[in-house]
Amino acid sequence: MIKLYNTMTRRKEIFKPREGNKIKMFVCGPTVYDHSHIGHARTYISFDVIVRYLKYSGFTVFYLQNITDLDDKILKRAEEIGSSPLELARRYEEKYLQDMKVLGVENVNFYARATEHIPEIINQIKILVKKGFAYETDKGVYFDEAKFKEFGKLSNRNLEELNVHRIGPDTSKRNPGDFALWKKRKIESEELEMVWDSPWGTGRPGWHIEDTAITDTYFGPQYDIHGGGLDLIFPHHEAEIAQMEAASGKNPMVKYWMHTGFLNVKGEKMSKSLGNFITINDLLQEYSPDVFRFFVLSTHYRSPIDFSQEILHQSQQGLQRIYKLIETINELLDENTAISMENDQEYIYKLSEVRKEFFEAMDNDFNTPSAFSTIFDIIREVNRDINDSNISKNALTKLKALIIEFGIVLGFDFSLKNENEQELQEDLIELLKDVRSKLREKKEWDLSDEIRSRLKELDIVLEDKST
RNA sequence: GCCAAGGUAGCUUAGAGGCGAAGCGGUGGACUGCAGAUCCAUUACACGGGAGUUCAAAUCUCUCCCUUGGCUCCA
Repeated sequence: MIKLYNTMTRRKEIFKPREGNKIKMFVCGPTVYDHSHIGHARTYISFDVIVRYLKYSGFTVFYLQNITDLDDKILKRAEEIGSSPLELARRYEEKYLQDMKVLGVENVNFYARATEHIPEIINQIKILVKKGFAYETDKGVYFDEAKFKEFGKLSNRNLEELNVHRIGPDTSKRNPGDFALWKKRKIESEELEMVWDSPWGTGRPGWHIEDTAITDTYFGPQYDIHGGGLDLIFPHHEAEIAQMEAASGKNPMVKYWMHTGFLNVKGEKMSKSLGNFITINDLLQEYSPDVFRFFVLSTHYRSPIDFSQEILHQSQQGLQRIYKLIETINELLDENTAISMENDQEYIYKLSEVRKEFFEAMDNDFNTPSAFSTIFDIIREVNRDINDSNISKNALTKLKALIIEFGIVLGFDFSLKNENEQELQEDLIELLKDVRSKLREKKEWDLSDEIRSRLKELDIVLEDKST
């Protein structure tokens, strides 16, 4: 039984899809005008694991994500660098998809581009106008917040509050907080790209409408999970609720709202002006994707997470512990080591307990830190028994399988398969190791140490066994 | 000002009324020709301050202090 925290009710709820075991899930995708940063990575890795676990738990998940490829930021950026907006958008979309692939985010079933859903967007706006929730001005078409009584229910705000702190409100709007559904083209300044014809003249959609048009297209007016970063709660998700529920007359649009916490850099929000903006590219120069994934999953998805070199290093060390154990097990299974079978039955039972704890942690709002905690608990125990030669090969095999299984759920490959391209390199290392062991037989320590230290310069670490 | 999320051992994080955690790091030891990994011990009678509820509070209530974020685009 999975419990998840619903931002709408501000509490954990028992998860039950609207229909059977089918889940319709939508997560807000990026605006493709620049490289994706590690904050994006945090969010999408979190949802990747959530989807992995939902699937693992027997649900069928359709995971939909939008790509915002029409937006003021894209136009601005395109102008700056003298590129076509659409080309720019496609370029960064491709980059985003590459980044996600490298990070092991691979569960999105469909990426829906905003520009490919213009008719659906126009149609939704038409409905809102017809039902009296939207009105046209000479600047565009706006959603009338005052008409939607429940506006603010997700972010826990009311209209008075929302209207207080807006400086210099646009007087052509009925309420200061009314947001654009359709922006009319400003004749002089704008390019001809990224404008479309509509009943309200040429122009382009507002920010919020693409998501509801897309979800309505593929899911209908009601679906199970909507996710995104914490910063999207207001105004973006609030606006989505207003649009969709007003248009369809059905409530609620979404059964469960899930939001990921921020990634900060040294306690501060990441921003270009502070100079602490780190792209996924930058990150991968120094750390492998799985170290970053481990770093992300070491904190609960809703908590803020602080990024620094030191913490990444800690993550690297922690993750190594898991890989080391698998490596040790592989060696033990390969060798003709005599290991005791005494507590075999006890182990089988123990492993089933570990599995249970792992799933309890994940069931509890996808508590990955707690899940890792159970993994480390068993690792410590097993290491002790390996040291004491008090474990059977059967138990080791089962343990290895279990950890690999956990890895699949969390998005790691703990199986350490030999890649073809690595084979030669590995053979060469074997050769050096052989030579070195002969030197060691002859107690040629200087030379054997030199081999070890020079391999270390190449990031290849040899660890001698005590025999 | 309003709304949110937080303050748990040196660092990073779980937990959410009673049996007190995990990782990283430090120190000492076992094992090693050395190093590393691993194990053991220790750092560690940890839960921001103060009141209250309770047989029992990191956990609930109140209050105060501090941090971060949102209220304009943002994952």
